[in-house]
Amino acid sequence: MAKDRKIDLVILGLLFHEDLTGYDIKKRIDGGISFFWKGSFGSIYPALADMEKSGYVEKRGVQTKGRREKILYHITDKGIDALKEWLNVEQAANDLKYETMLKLYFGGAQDKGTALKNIRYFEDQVKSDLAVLRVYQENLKKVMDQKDHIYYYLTVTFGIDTYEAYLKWCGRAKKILGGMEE
Amino acid sequence: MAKDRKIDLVILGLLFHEDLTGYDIKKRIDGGISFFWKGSFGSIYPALADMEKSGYVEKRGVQTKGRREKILYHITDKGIDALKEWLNVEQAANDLKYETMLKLYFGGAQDKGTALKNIRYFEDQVKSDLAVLRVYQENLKKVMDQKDHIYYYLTVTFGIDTYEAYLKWCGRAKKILGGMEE
DNA sequence: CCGCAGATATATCGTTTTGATATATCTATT
DNA sequence: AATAGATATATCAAAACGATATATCTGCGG
Repeated sequence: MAKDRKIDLVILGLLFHEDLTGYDIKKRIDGGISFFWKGSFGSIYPALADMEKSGYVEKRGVQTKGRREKILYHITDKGIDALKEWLNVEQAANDLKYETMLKLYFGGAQDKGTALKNIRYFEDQVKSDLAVLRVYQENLKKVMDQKDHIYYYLTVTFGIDTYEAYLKWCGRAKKILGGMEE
Repeated sequence: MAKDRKIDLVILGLLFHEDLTGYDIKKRIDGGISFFWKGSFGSIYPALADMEKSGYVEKRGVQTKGRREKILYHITDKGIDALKEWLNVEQAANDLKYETMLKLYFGGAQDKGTALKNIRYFEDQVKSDLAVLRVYQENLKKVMDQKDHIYYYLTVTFGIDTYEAYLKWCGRAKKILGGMEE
């Protein structure tokens, strides 16, 4: 792989299953993988253009039924090799940025109520995200026997497990802060 | 706050407790808050220069004992206001990027062994990070009565809780993948 | 006491990513 | 027929990363 862009691997991974437009790719990223990865048009389109030039993907059926242009991308053998190479490298950067924790850490600069408010906001966020994941999980149980779905199932389970741990922590944090004299 | 830079708030939050050099700030970020926030020199130094110009921080005691320059930064009232304003806003972006989950999600492109290898690598990472956090927690228990430490304690607890959830998931994921026919 | 490795300290640069915006077409609804 | 919302591509300024350059200070072994 020439460049050191993570978005390239995300795109290749998605294209491995099916041909997609840039817009489709964005939808996939905002869908079932959004709780562990993000990506914007500003990185997707340039990456597609670059990878097309260097032969990792190719344009397929620039469909112009009617008038509107729509560019479907297809992964090449070179692209598949790059994807597999990345999967084989025993290394992974897991970058977490919890603004909630940052605010809590600096909590001493404000009153206890502010800290509690931020924890409650976090709790609400987590609860709604968790509800979405549980729906994914229910839908998956019906097709669990299909070979490829096991990997999707594992990531969804990961999300649910961590979100449940967050909620438990929220409960305890509220108790500790609540039972603390100002 | 003029610009929309998160690093500004991190710096202000750290400077609220004590005057620091850019290098000190980097050390603090790499220390007890590294598991929920990151920051590089490439963002710290430009942010300090900007914030000094706009009056959020000021240079203190450009110590030149001997010869070597060392710039200590001090938070101003304007800086404290900006920090408190941020803490009061009921909003927080928690951005998670787990390359491990990404690889697992695309696992269908490779064999089961590769997926297992990546889970084991993740497990090792988590175990060593968890050990560090437990040491932090032990040290904190001794000073838990001190008012400001409660916030630090809560963030450390959050890290431990989530890492423990990760480990439980790793165990189950290995079982599920292990008991799966290729 | 000299050498030298490693920590301290500031700073910059190219690359990647974000988040917002612009533009235009297609589709379903009222 | 109007129009709101989804589809689709693309670009740009701003933010952050990660690597590198430079230089000094400190402690340790030979």
